[in-house]
Parts: sequence; structure tokens; C-alpha cells
Amino acid sequence: MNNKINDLIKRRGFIWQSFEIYGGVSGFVDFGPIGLKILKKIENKWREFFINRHDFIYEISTPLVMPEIVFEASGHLKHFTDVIVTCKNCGRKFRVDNIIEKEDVDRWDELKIENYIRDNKITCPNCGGEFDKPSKFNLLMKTNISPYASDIGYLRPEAAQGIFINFKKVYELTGKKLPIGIVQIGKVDRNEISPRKGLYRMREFTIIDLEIFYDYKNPKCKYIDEILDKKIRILDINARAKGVKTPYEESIHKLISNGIFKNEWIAYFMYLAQEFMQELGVPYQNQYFLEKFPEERAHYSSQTFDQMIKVSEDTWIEVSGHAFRTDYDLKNHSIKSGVSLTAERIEGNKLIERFYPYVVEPSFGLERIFLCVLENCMQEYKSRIILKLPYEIAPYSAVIAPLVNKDHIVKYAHSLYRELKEEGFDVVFDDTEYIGKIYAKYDEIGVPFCITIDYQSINDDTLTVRNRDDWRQIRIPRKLLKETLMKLLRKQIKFEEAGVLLSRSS
RNA sequence: GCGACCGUAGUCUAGCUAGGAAGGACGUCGGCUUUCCGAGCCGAGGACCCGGGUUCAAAUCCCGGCGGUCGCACCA
Repeated sequence: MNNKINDLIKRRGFIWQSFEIYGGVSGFVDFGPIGLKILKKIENKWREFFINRHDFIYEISTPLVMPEIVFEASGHLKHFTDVIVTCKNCGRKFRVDNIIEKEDVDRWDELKIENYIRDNKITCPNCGGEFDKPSKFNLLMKTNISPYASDIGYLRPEAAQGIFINFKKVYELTGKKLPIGIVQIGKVDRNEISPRKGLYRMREFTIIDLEIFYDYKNPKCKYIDEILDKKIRILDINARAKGVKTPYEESIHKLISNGIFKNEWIAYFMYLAQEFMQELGVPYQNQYFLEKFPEERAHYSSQTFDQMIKVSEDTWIEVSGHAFRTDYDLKNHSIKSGVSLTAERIEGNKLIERFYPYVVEPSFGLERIFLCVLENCMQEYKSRIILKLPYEIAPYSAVIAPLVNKDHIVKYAHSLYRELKEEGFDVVFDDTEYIGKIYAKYDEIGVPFCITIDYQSINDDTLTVRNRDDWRQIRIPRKLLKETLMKLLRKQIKFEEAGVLLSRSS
């Protein structure tokens, strides 16, 4: 990916490899102070964007470790653990169920598979070569829940299961209404075979799983009308099957009437996801939705679109997946647990039926969003880096800096800093260096404004505000600072109109 | 997981071919200086990925591990 971003991330300590002093373990990263502030602000922005604008989405939190039975029900034990064999000659790997056509092969252990392959002289379908010993890969991370080895637990590979098993409780707590959205934001673990490329493929990351439960007999999305004229960029499977490689642009309305979506909810949240990434600074042209072929989809999904974001000239990465999970999960957990995870259809005063709602799942990888945002917000100006983060996700709203390291100037600046902090502004104080360095440093980590205190401030209680994106400065009275800063951060006022524009600049 | 290449302060790097006191730049910390864009001067702290082998002597050569990049495979 972008070397300059990598360099910046390292230099400023946004993130680093976990367990570094012990040599590191691939697939895990630690977030440093600045990186974490940005990450958390993106997370909060997500809440604001997706939860607060609706009245039917609720957030919950459930454990990371889950008992084995949950994943028996969800299908993850079966579909997440594959035994594979490798051809000694050509090196190709095959899933055992593709090589041995016996229906119970999923339950065989490696020894039985090895014996079967030898006894039946099964060879590589590609080159006819001999197979090596079978090996297992287990994408679920295993642990024990009690001192007894028989109580197996797994770290969750998605936050969704915690939502499905609690569907009925939340549904009842919130007034038995459909549609209902339940979201969980938290860490998940997957034993990736070869994690690579820093934040792109990790063994532990933060997932945002939003499950929208709706009545399949009333599939209308009540928000769809608001966005029918809006457009998205998309590459659906029909187009892909014809060999089309570039996404096309189309209105939601047209896509729906063309039958691209299996339901309106998936379309609605795809559009919101696109708008969300736009608000985080990723332009429309750097996004599209890629529909997955059936064989590319997860076992629970009947339709999947991945939201692709451009991070460099030839690299697009998935930041969200939009899956139509139907009633797969609720049904399977109901069967396994004996508890019926159903909604009720009531007409008049009578309970007509209990049914499994259908589920649409928008699911986001928080660290990937972080990565895409950094890649898209980084700009260079006069051989310096400016991280043009949207104000809401900048690590600080402003830095307060004395222009020179003189006691009375520093004191004045520091008291201003205290005052802003007490008012709730997320600001930082920095008197450590020459002013040019301060500008450069905070441009690089995306802080939108720099408030400097100079000799004039002492005399007339004015100060300067410097704009990260174009390096212009205004001078304003100290008493107007809080109000002006608030307006600037909310983009309620143009920078040059917020105070007296200074001509000095280079 | 396989193959190729790689691993020196926080970061970038010199030194490795040909074994002999590990050097620089930026950043960090302290001091001086400085009225606006990584400025200047002085000073300080900070590194050979880990383990084993060869050798009088290993950052350097050899083996193993860990990690990284790229390619293949994998990616619910």
C-alpha cells in the first residue's frame, strides 16, 4: 500500500505490531495514542450516523468467548474448519470434501482421511501426484471455558452470533416491533492462515455487525423512498458473469426494478454505507459494491455485496460486507437451543403466527475503515504531509501553542488550553518546539486548527488560528474563540470570515 | 503453509561481498536562541530480531526460530 502512509503510521505511532519485544506475532496490532483516538472517533461517528438517525436500532454487548454449541448451531464449526490435503508434486491444496466423495467426510479425523486416501489410491486431480498428510486449518480460535478440557470455547469470529442468540430478549425489551436493528461493536478473532499487509488482514480486529430483522411478509424498507434517486457504483454478478470488470453507476430505484437486490433493506444500508465513507473523506469515485458469486459467499448468506474502497492506484479493499442472512441463524439457534427465536404476528388482538424474521446484515471492519480513511485523506503540500481528516474524526480539534518559549506567553497559552478543555473541547497543548515544527507535526496527524499565542496576545487579548488545509491564519479576540472554534468545527462559518485574515504566510 | 528476498536506536540508513572498538541523518529529552511553517548552536539518551554453531575474534560466515515484503495457495 501507500508507503508514505505506512511511514507516517510508524513514525507517529498510530499503530505498531503487537508483542514486539517478544519478536511479534503476525496478525495482531496495537494502537498507540493518536491512532486509537482516530479509531474511536470513527467508531463514534458510525454510531451517530447509523444509530442516531434511526429509531429502531439498538446496541448491545456480549462476550468474546462463546461455548462450542453456539458455533455448532451457527454452522461455523462445520464451515470454518477445513481439512485440506496438499499435492506433493504440484503443491495444490484441496479441501478434503472435494477429494473424497463420502457424505460424512466432514466428521473424519486426519488419520482416517490419510488411510482412506492411501487405501483408495486417491491422487491429485490436477497432476495425478501423490498427496501429503492431511492438515487442518481452523479459523476459529479455540480455548477452554473452565478447568475441564471438555468445556470447549471459541473466540467469536463475528459479533453477529451474540446478537442472534439475544434476538428474542431485545425484541421483547423494545416493544416487539419489526423492523428492529441490533448492533454490536467489538473485537473478533479469526485464525487467518497468512495475515498480511498490516491492518488489512488481521487475526484480531474490531467488527461492527448490524443485524436488521424484518418481517418477510412485509419487506418494505420504510426509508427507501428517501434514497430512490440516489446512485451507487456497483458490479453485480450478472455483469461479472459476462466478464465485466468495471463497476457501473445506477440509481437505487433502477437497481431495485432491475431485480439486483433480494430486498430493499440491503439496498438501503448499502447506500448509507457509501454515504458514510464519503463523510469520512472517501470520494464516491473511490468506492463501489461488488456482488459475490454464490461460491464466494459465506455459508449463511443468500446474497452478498462487498463495499470496495480504493486505497492506491491498483488496490481496492473491502470495508464492509452486506449479506442477506435470511432466517438461517435464528432458525438454527432455535433448533439447537429449543428456544424459539421468533417474532409475533398480531392482527387485532390475536396472535396469528410466530415466525422467523429475515435478516440483512451490514458488517464493517473498523480497522479497515481507518486504513481507507487515512489513505484517502493524505495529501502532500510543499513536500509535507497533511492528513485532511474530517474534523469529527481528527485526533484533536485544535492544538494550542505559544509562538515562542517565553514564560508569560507559555502561561497565557496554557491557561487558554485549560479553559478550552474545561469547556469540553478536545484540544492539546504543545510548547515543545519551534512553531514551524508544531505546524508540521499537527498537520501530519490531522489536527484541523492551530491556535497560537504571540506577544500581541498579551497586549490585546487576541490570538491566531491557523487552518490545517491551506495554512491561512486569522486573528480573533480571545473572548470569541470558543464560539468561533465551535462554528469552524461544525462548518457553520467559512474560515476567512471567522476573523481577520492575516496576509503573512509563505 | 510453500518459494524468493530481507531484518542495525522511535524512524531512515552506513558497515556485511573480504570477520577485528557500530557511524550518520531525522525525531526524542535538556539548555541557548527565535514574532509564524520540520530554522540555528551546544549537550544527552538510544540499536546489530532471537537462539545455537564456526572462530583467538561474528552486525558480518553457517544452521534453526520469529518477524516483514513479494509471488503462489488460502480468505467462512
